[in-house]
Amino acid sequence: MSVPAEGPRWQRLEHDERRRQILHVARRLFSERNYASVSTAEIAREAGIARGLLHHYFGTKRELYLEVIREIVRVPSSPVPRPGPGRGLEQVISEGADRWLTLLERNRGAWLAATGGQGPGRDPEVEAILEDGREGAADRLIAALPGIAEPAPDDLRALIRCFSALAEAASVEWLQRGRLTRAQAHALIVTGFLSLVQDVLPAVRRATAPASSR
Amino acid sequence: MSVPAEGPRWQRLEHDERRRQILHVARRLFSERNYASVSTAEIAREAGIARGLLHHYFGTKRELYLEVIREIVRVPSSPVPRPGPGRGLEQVISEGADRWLTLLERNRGAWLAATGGQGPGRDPEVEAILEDGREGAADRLIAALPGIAEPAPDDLRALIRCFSALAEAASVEWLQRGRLTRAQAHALIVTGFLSLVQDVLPAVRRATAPASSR
DNA sequence: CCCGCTTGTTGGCCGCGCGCCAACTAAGCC
DNA sequence: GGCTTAGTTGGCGCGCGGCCAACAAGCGGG
Repeated sequence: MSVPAEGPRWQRLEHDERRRQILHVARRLFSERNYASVSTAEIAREAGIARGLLHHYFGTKRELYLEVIREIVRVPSSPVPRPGPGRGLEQVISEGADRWLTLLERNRGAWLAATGGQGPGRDPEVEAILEDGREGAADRLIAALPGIAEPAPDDLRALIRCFSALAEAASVEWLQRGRLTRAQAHALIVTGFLSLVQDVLPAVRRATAPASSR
Repeated sequence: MSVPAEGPRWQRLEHDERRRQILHVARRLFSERNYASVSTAEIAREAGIARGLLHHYFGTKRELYLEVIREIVRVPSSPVPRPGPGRGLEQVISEGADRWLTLLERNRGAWLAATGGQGPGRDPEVEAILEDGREGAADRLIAALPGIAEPAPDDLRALIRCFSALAEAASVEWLQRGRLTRAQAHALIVTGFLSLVQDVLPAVRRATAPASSR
């Protein structure tokens, strides 16, 4: 009836290219809506492919989601500047906090989505991916600390992890709730870090051996 | 064949009683596993009722879940002891931290699930419920602070919120990762709070008016 | 004491979304 | 140009949640 319109009905892409395309669409959808309300059918439709192809590439909707999370987490990978032996610790942390806040300002949507635990949540795998990212950040922070033993003892790692939580909370207060200005969030992060390392860490170590002294 | 076993095939309960029973079972299941992997059929089976009854009482699986979250959040409503004008601030906070940690120890599963954002995630409603709980905790903490203006300025609320994040992170390090002992977590929370109020808060306020002084 | 009413409760129907697989075909190669 | 490879399609099956009409347990009036 109409023009025959010869030519292939669909295009055949390179494996990696198709994979990246699907991942791109999925990332966009998962960023604007939560896991449950995004269907594989919708992802396929938006990507212009059949639903079964998702399974071929990622096996499971869940697997696809994990891949998206990994991609998002991979982004903020340089919040801490060079160790800087010459500059003071405060200076280093201050610059690191600046970079961190700027990074968040740029990736606002993606970051809020990722840290908000948008997925099935409390899922060991999702948690592991996010934790990997945070542990990496902690490693980079610890590397900036002068005079710290290499193996990085558990209590220090835990403390840094608590600091990360503090910094994230301060960022949320700034970006989302608006109860802090950027300058205030910056001050909170910097002085918070210094207080944690100088005052809190010794107290934690004092609590290690002795039972509750009360 | 067997004894006729006369009598009703099922028991008819008071509205509130049945509701509490279902809620109890749901809370247990949602605490041990995440939202998606708990089916309404399983909840009904464990509660010894028909699946349709869930809908009668809660309308939706999601609604039931929200109710569970509300219940869980409502529990930790007295982590902070009396303001205690006689006792020192440190003493008050120390006792509060103790109660908090004991509470978590008991409700371990449920708390980890709730704070982990186990549900559909980044859901405005779930987030709102959890935030209400945290804001309430912040209010109670602020009430324990001596010499604080009543309206509780934004920067203080934000700081307390950051402290909550710190305390939660320390709790996770203790309960889940095992990188802190209970005594260490306790010390971290107490000295962390004191440092935040005494050192960090002034710094944040200093950052309010002037531009970045660096 | 029995009947009828209220309402807590049941069981099943329906649609949707995901996992999976066999057939199809676009693109490369001899 | 036919053969081979593997990217792609379309549909089947199942499980799960939303929903509803019928059923019955317990209570109160006659």
